[in-house]
Amino acid sequence: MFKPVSPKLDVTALEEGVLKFWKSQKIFEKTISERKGGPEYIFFEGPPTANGKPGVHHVLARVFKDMFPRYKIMRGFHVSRRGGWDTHGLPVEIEVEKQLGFTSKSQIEEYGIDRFNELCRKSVFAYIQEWEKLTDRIAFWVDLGDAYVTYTNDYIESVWWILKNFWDKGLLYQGYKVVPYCPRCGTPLSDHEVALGYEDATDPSVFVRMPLVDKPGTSLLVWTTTPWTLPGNVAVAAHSEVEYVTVERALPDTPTGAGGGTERLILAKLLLEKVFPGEELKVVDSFKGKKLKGKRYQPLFTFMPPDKPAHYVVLGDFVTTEDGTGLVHMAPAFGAEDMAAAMEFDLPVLMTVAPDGAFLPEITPWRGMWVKDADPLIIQDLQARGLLLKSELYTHTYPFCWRCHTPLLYYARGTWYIRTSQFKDRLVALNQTINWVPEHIKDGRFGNWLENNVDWALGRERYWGTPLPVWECADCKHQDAVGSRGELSEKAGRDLSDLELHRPHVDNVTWACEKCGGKMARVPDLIDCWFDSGSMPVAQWHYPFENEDKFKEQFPADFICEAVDQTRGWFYSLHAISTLLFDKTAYRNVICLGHIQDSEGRKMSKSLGNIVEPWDVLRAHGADALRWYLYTATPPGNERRFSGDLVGEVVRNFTLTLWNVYSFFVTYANLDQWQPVGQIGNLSYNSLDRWLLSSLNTLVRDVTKAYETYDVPGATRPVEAFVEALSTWYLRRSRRRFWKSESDSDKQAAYSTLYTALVTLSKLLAPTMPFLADEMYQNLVRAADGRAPESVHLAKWPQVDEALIDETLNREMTLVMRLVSLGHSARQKANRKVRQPLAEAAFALGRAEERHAVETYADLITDELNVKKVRLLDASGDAATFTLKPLPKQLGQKYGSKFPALQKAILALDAAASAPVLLSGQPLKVTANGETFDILPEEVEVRADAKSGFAVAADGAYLAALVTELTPDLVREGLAREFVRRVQDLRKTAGLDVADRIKLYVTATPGLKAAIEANREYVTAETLTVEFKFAAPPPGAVKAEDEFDGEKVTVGLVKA
RNA sequence: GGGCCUGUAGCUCAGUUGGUUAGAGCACAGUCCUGAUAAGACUGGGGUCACUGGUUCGAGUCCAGUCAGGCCCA
Repeated sequence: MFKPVSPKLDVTALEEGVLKFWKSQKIFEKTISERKGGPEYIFFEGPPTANGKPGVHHVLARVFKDMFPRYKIMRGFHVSRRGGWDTHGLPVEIEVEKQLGFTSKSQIEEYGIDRFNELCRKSVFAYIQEWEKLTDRIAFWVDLGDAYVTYTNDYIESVWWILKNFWDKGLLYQGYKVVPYCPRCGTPLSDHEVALGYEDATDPSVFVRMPLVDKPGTSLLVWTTTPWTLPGNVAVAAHSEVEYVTVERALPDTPTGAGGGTERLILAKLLLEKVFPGEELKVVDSFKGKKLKGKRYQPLFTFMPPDKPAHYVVLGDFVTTEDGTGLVHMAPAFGAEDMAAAMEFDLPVLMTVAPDGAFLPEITPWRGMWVKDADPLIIQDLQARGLLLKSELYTHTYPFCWRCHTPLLYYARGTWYIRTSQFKDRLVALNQTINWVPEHIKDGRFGNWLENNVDWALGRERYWGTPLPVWECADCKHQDAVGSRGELSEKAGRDLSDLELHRPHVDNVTWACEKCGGKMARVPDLIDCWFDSGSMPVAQWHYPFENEDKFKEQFPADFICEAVDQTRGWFYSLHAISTLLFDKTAYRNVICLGHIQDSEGRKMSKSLGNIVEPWDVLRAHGADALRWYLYTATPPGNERRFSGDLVGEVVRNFTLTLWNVYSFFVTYANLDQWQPVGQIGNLSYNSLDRWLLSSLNTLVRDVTKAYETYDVPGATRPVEAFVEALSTWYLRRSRRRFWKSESDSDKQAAYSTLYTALVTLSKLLAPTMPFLADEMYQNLVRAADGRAPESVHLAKWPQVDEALIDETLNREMTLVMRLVSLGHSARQKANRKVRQPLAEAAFALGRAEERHAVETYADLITDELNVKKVRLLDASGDAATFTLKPLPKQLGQKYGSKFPALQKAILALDAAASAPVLLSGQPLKVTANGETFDILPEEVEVRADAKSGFAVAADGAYLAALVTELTPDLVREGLAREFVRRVQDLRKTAGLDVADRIKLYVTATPGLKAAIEANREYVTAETLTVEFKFAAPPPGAVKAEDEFDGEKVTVGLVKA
C-alpha cells in the first residue's frame, strides 16, 4: 500500500516535512559521504557578504548554483560544495561608519583602527542567521559549517603568498591613478560614493588660444571647464577622423592695446557655429584631425618644466564634438583619459596641486590657493596675455563629496598595480576554453573586458581588508614583499605566527632595512577585496601552507554561477589570478545570470520600496515553485521581471497537475493493491503506453543532454510539457483502464507505465524541485522497497532506454492529437455535444505517409471523439473541392526567383484535375513563363474540402469532417450517456466511494426509458449498478430529478 | 561617450539553416468534458513582431541606422 495522497496539496506542510526528514536522516551529508571515491565534481561558491539581508536576487543565484551539484550527485559524482563568506571591503566599513556616525576617515583614525576593525569583523556576520535560514528553506545544499572566511589569518596568508609570487615575478608595481578625490577629507572616493553626490554646478567655461610654434598667428582653440588644470597642461588631443578647419577672423581691440589685424584659429568644423554664433568667419583650410598630429604649441604656463617632450597634439578616440572645440586640453594629473594618454604617448605628468587641493609653491602667482578659487585669477591672467578668446559660465552635473559637499577633484594618486595587461594574450586565450552561458558573454562583455585589459589597480587607502604585504624603508625607499607569517617572523626577528594580520597590528611590525639599516615599515595600502574572492581557489584551503592534496583535487572548478555584474568582479578576479599564477582557467563552465527587476522593469532598491521579500514568496507558494519559476520563466542570462503572482502560476499550472496525476495513481493503485515490485515484462502495453514510454525516454535523453551543457530551460521546460501531456492526454485517455473491475494485463500495463513515468519524473525533478521529488519518491519507491536509496537525492539518475524511443510513434501521436482537436472543433461548430455519439469522422491529411496514423489509432480517435467509425476522406467520393497549395519552403528553395511565377501557375491550374495526379504520387507538369517544371507531390499540399452533410474544421491541410445526421440508435445512446452522467453526479453527491456498488431506481419519460433499456448493460456497468429497477426509489434512497433533451427522469440510488 | 544584452498579444515567454496562416501559458468571454484535477477540450476577442531603410522571389528571422529599457565601463 502507498500512503494515501489527497488531491489537495499543502505545499508548506510538504516542504517542511521533507526538510525535517533530510535533517533527521542527514541526507545532505550522505549525498557527500556516499559518493566518496566517485569522480569529483567541483563547485566554487562565490562568497556573499552577510552584513545585509539576503534578497530574492540571492535566491536566484543560489537555486541555480544548487541544481547542477544535485544532478551530478545522482550521476555518481562526489561534490564538496564548500560555502564561503566575503568579509572585507568598503561596504562593510561604510556600514560601521554609519553605525558610529562617522563622516571622515580621520574620525576612524581618532577612534582607533583597532576598535574600528573589530566592529567590522562583527558586522560581517550580522545577518548570518538570516542567510542560513533562507539557504536551508530554499534547499540550497552548501556546506556552511565548513565555509571559508576571507578575514581569517589562514586566508590572508594564502593571499599574501599569491602577492609575493607576483612580487617575485615583478608583477606588482606602484603607479599613478586618477581617482575622484575629496581634498577636504583627503581621500579618494569609490564609484559608489561618487554616485551619491552628483549635483548641478556652474563652472567657468573658457576658450583658450594655444599658439602654434611653427605657424605664427595661428592658434589651436581649446576649451575647458577647469581653468585650474591649465598649469598642468602637457598636450592637446584631437580626433583623427573629425574634420577641423582653420578660420580667419578680425582681431578685436584688446586691453593691451594690440588691436586690429587678424588671427587664425583651428577647431572642429562641426562646432564652428556653436563657438562663434552668428559670426561670419573665413574658412581658410579644412582637414582631418590626424593632420594635426605632433603639431607643437607654446605652453600657456611654464611654472613647472616638463621632464619629457610635451606641448604637442596627440590623437585620441575619446575626443568628441559634443561641446567645446574638438580640441581637448590634457592635464594627466587631473583626468583619467589624460593619464591614459600620458601613458600611451609617454607625456610628463605635472602635479601642480597639493593633496589638500591648494596649488603647490611652484605655481607662484596662486601658491597655497584652493584651486577653484584660483579659477577667476587664471582667467584674468590669460585675458591679460591675450590668450583668452572668451569666458562664459557652464552648468553641468558635477560630483561632490557625499560627506562634506566639497567639489571632488579628479586627482592622480600613487597606488599599487598588478601587471595583468602583460598577460592579456593568455587571459584572452584561456577564456576561449571556458563554456559561458549565455555564450555571448565570452566574446562580448567578458571578452571585450579582457581585450581592453589595463593593469589591476590593487591598492585601497582603507582599514578593513587584507593588508598589502609590502614593506618600505623610510630612508632609502627599498621595498620588500612578505609571503607568509613565517617570513614575517624571520624578518622581524620574533615569532609572529599568531599575529592578527589586519591593521593596525601588521603596521606595527618593522625591521631594519637590509640596504641602509633604515626602518622598514609596511606601506599603508590594503588590497582590493575582489583580490580576496578571486584568491579563493587557493586561499580556501590555506594552500600552499597545508591541504596541498585538497587544493589539487578541487581546482579548477567545473561550475560557477553568479550574476552578470561579476564579469568585472569575481569572474575576472578568479580568471586573472589563476592565469597569472598557474596559467590555467579557474572554472570550466559558468552561468552568468541576468538581474532581477520588479514587475515594472525597474531595479529593485530600498529607496523605490519595490523589493520583493523572498520569505513572502516562500510562505505563499513554497520553495519548489519559486525555484521552478526561476528556472523556467526566462533563460538564465536574461533580465527578469519578478512578482510573486507569477510563482503562484507555477503551482496551479505545473505542480498541481503533477500532484493530481500522482494522487490519481496512488488512489487506484491502492484500490487494486497494485505493487511495483515483482512486475515482470510480458505486459500488454497498448499504443498509448508505448507512446508515453517513448516520450518519457525522449524526455530523459533531452533533459540529460541539457544538464550536460548547462542548458537550464532545456532541463526544465520539456518536463513541464511532458507532465502536461501525461495528464491531459495519457491519463485522460487511460482512466477507464484503471477503473475497470477486471485486473487484466492491460490494466497492469497501465499501472506499470504510469508508475514508471512518475518515478522517473521524481528523479528528473530532484535537482530542481527537490521537495516534491523526494516526497513522491519516498511514497512510490521507498515505501515499497526498503533496499532502495534512502532519498531521491541519493538515487541514480534515470538511464535512457533508446530502444523505447519511437520517433514515428511520437510524431503520429502528435498528429492524432491534432486531428482530435479538429474533431472537437467540428463538433463545436455543428453544435453537437460530445456525449452524443456520431456515426462517423473522416479526415483529410496533408501527406500520404500520415494516413497510417489514422488507421493505427482509430480506437483512440473514436473513443475521444465519441464517433462510431473513423476513416480517411476519400478523394473521389467525398471531396467537393480541392485546393492546391504550393509549398514555398520546398519550391522556393528549389526554384529561387522563378518561384512567384511558378506559384501563380500552380494556383491557376484546375485543381479538380491536378489533385488526383498528385494524390496518386505522380509528378505534375506545370508551365510557367514558357518553361515546364515537374512538380513533385511533396512540393504541393492538396487541400480537400468535404461535401455537405459534414461538419468540418480545418487547419492547413488537415481537415476533420463529422457526419452530423443522427439515427434513432445514436439518439438513444446519447440519452443513455446523459443518464449515466446524472447517476455519476448523484453517486458523487451521495458521497459514495469510487468502488461502491449501488442499487438503482429510475422513472423516466418514454423516450429516455427506451434509451436506457436499449443500453442497459452499458448503464449498469458504468455506474457499478448491481440491481436496476424501473421503479420509484425506496425510502432512504438518495434521489434526484432532472430534465434534459426534452426528457424527464427521477433517479434514486442505494448503496448495495 | 563606448561595450554587451533586451524589445513578439494586457502579463510571462516560444519562434528551427529566411518560406507566405507568428504560437504557448496566464488573464477575459462562451460552449463542452469530467468518479484524478485547484484541472482539461473547443471557440472567440486581443499583434504595426519597437521604428526606418536595405538585401532577397520571400524578413519576426540577415544587414545598416534610429528609438526605448537594463547592465558594465568612461
